[in-house]
Amino acid sequence: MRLSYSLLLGLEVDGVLSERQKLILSAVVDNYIQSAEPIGSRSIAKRNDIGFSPATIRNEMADLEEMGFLIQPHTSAGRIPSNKGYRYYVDHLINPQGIKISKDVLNNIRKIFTEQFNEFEQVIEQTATILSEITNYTSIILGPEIFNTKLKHIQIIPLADNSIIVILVTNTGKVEHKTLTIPKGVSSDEIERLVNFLNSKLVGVPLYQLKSKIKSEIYQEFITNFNNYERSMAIIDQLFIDLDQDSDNKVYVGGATNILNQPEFNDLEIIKDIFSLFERTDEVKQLIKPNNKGIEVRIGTENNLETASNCSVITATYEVDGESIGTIGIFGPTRMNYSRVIRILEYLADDFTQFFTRLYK
Amino acid sequence: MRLSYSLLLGLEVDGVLSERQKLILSAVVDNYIQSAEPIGSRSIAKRNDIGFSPATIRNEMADLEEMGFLIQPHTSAGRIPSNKGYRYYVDHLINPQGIKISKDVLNNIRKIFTEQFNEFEQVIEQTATILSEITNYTSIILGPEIFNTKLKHIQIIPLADNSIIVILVTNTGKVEHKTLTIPKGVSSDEIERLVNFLNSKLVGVPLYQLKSKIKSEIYQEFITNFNNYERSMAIIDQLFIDLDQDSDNKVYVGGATNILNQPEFNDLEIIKDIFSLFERTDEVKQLIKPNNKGIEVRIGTENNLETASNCSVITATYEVDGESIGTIGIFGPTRMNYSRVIRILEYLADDFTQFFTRLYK
DNA sequence: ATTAGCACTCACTTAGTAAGAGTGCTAATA
DNA sequence: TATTAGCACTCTTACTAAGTGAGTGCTAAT
Repeated sequence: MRLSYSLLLGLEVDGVLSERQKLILSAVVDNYIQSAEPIGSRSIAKRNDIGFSPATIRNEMADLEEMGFLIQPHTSAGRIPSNKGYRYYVDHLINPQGIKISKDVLNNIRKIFTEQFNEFEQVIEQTATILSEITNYTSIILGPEIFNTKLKHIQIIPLADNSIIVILVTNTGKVEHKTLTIPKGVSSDEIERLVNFLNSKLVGVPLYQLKSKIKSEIYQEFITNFNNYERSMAIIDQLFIDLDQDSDNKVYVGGATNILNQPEFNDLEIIKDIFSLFERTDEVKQLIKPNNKGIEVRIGTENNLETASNCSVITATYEVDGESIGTIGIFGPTRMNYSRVIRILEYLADDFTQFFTRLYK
Repeated sequence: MRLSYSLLLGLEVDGVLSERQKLILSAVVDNYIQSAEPIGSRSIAKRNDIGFSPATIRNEMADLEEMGFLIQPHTSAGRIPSNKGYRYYVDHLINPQGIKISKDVLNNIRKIFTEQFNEFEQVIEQTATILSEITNYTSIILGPEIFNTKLKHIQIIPLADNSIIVILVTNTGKVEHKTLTIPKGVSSDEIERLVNFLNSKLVGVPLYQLKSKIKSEIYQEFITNFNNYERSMAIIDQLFIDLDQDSDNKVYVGGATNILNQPEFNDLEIIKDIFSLFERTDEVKQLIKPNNKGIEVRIGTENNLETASNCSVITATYEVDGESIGTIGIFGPTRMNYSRVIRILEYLADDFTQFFTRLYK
């Protein structure tokens, strides 16, 4: 009776597969990514780069299943990759750098950055759209992070008797504007003095530090400089009240409907779950927030999100001065074309880094 | 042999139905709106406000079908309203003013406007969300129209050596900002002079007139006032290039996933069509752009949009000084709770009008 | 004018059957 | 010993047939 080769050889250590097993795992994943159908031994044997009979492949597949890399949906079906299988595939079997991205696609990407108007929100929106078009998955982009964003300027424009528009400009080119209602009896002179004071004190401070800085350093000086300081403090509190929440870096989702073209999502309940996930911005942020700089791949349950348990997320960070300031992500089924998406995100993150660096300098 | 009552009586004129026919049509529509199932004569007869036997009702229904108000999905099914039936129902059989909106719902609406921060984009976003929640349909809101928006102020903030942020503030409180790259060799002095000049000339001009005004009046004075006028003109052209397109009044969509809860949209192809429609902003705008002030109901094919041919759109305009400046809309199946939605939109449009009027004055 | 009665239609459900893809095991082979 | 051919077995999918039930239209009675 035949025993599992790898068990016999003591090779069941995670991550160590024979060359033939790698070849077969790779074939299964490649094929499944392309067809979305379970693949059987005969089909694999037909691939010209494999010189074994279906029977041999069946044996190896049984082993790979035993080790948890493959799954059999039902007895008489072929095999599909498990999450562990995808993980191994991504970690050991692909080489994104070897992927050729077509000229057309590259041109599409470049086009984004050569537009006359470089308002960065437009750039991000357009990127979200184009990225979803060239990948056929859903793109999710996290705007420049407040964490690395510093206040550059405060500006005030009176709008009417008792309301003003306050404009906060940051070093990344982001412009925040709010309409404030001011208490009766506050003169425009007083407002102007206040703004000048704030400008002199707060320019250059990272947004997320603004409130603590105000509390620790500004209030004191305030009391000595402004006779009616309580009123002014109320205005300031209004001004910065929701600035340090990271609800501030916007999420841009593009091509959500691409999900609908994936055969694994032809179930209405699943669709409902995913689309309503997209409407819950906070969860989307959690989903694509990376742990480190560079490319990151989270497969299925690694997303820690029930709804996305058979989805994968690939993210790339973009940077200014070596500091990651935002994330570009792709959301799709675990059955995703990992190498191509990784390659495209590498390109794009690079372009984003250049773009924001140019904007910043 | 029995002939159609209305034909016998010469009453087949559009819009003229006997009281009993109205009662039955009304019953069919009401019931279908609630259940999404075709309704038969027996069920209608059971309703306590109708004192006729199923047979009589069957006869009337056959007449209503002949006249095009009802449809029979197949021989042995009950009847459902046709688009013409819905139209008659909306025009003659409902009385939205009589609808009571629950305190909870009203409070939800009021809450939107009592938030501290009245930045209007936030207000609209929140409205889109809440409106979709209280109606269980999809809400589409068209932001204040550029058409009635005038330039209030131009402001410049230098961002880096060769780029500036230009901020355009409008009378509705809208703030447009763009990052511009300026040609080498243009001094900040020159920019400032330019801005002062533009401010003195263009404040108060409706945005959609900006370009023509520049062409007709400004360029001339320009040539006399600025020695290097060609360069300045290039900057101005950059500045206003996409302002007069109405791509400018943003569309806000809320609760798109509510579509998925409607039984008539349990087909993946339809879902795909509708969601990708939502991603095509321009078409969405077309869809909810009203022809007149006030409430407007477009049923099914009246939308002139294949994809939305079994959807209805109800819109309400909001105004400042009697001028309509934007639209609040509800998108749902033709089988929509018209009276309730109309009532809610009336409330909301009123609040919007008040809100923007307050902002404007 | 209205209604009871009845034959008829048609979608929907359930059960049963046949086809096909793929497997695992055994025995033969290099 | 590693590989492969052969074969019985499993399980999904597609298809067909029969049965059910809701609702109709027509006829005849009230």
